[in-house]
Amino acid sequence: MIVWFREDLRLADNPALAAAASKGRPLVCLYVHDDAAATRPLGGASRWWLDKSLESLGKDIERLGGHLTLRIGDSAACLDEVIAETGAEAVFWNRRYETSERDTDATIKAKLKERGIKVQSFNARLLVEPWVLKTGSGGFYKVFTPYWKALRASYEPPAAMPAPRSLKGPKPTSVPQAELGLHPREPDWSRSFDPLWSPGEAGAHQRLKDFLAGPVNTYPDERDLPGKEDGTSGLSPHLRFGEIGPAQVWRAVIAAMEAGQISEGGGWKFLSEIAWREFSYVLLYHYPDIATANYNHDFDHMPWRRDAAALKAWQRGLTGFPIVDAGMRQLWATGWMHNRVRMIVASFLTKHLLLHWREGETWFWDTLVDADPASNPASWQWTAGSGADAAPYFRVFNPITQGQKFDKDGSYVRRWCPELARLPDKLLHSPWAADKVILERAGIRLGEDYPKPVISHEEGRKQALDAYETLKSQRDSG
DNA sequence: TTTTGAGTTGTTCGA
DNA sequence: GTCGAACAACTCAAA
Repeated sequence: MIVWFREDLRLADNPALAAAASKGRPLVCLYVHDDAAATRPLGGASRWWLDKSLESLGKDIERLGGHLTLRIGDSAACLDEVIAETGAEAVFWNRRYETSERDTDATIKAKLKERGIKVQSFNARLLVEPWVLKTGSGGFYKVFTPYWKALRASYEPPAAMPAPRSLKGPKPTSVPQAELGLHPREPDWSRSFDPLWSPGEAGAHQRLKDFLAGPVNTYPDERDLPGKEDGTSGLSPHLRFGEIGPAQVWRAVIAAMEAGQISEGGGWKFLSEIAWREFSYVLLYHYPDIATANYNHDFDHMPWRRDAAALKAWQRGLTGFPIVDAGMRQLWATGWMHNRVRMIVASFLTKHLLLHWREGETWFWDTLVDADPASNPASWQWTAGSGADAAPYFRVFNPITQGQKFDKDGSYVRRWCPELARLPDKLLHSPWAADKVILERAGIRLGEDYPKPVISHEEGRKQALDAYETLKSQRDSG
């Protein structure tokens, strides 16, 4: 029988794999690289991660006597070939939730069943699948807090499923992994990623373990400090590729709380963030266009600007606002950005620069190792104000005070914008406010070593509020 | 059916 | 420095 791996690159707590292994029949572990059928082909950083993750999964499978079979092309055709080659009589997989992927899977399931091939699908990706929790009136939740309450009150994780003891099976023809073309070439920008991440199941569990060994206790406060290493779990890319499942995280956190090893406040706060990921999947499932269309259609009238130069300055971390630039440079160099800073840079793009949230979403999709089909668009829309349960329009982050509040000692900005390192703390987040003598002493020629602000905060804020004002009058007039 | 309270992460202004 | 109010109006969810 065939286990078709997709976004569930793990051996433990993998329901499809566990079900297949329980039959005691020879197993084929298959991964199909099918870019053409994807709702969105993976971005560059995600492809790098996937490459490493597949490598890790392949080794893990080999350790249990099996092989990871790789194929490229149409999923249905690849499955057919592997079925023909091995005589497999059943296919198991874990469910996906994006439109195209759902269609692909439904079609394949129907066709295989017609031919007498057994197909079974499972939930490996979510605590609760998007169609399960409903409001009193039968709809899906559109506000996080009641959703979280309902989830917390009803969720019981299923029993843990250990990895199979053996994965022996036939070895169908497989393409070399390099042919998937996932690793960046010429230039290989990923070298700076290597020391930072450990893609794969073992790396995922190590992250969780390290996080629960201490940082989780201060998570409610320190998760907001981007300069703090280990203030957050760093699990997002591991969850993205299913190297660890949210049910495993849930069990581990609850167990640690019950054993008194971690604080209740930290544990529940962390689980509520896991629930945000779930909530995003609810939105994606019930609103499949979430990555391209405004969830709140009032925003269809938003007077977004087009400004290639401003977009580029934002992407490269050259806006002249240190906290914004530090975030964008961290993203470029590491494939990840701290959550607090994601909000700041997203607010800056959509409000100060008045550029469409899709521009930012697309950039994140390409550059984040954790770019998630649900969380990424849902969060961008949340920040822009067009999303479900979104921030109110007048909430325009002030990049200066945000910097002063959350990067008080300047460690984050100094790390990613070293040209500003010698500025005193007080002026680090607003270098344009420094006088000539201070700039000179810090070795900065504004406009040369570090850019002047692309727009002043006051002007940007006013521009955003005015734009929202036109939105409101549009709505009122029909 | 109607009503009521509430809604992740903020900023600014004036006392 | 600190504090509370205003910043809109609407939709959601549950009573």
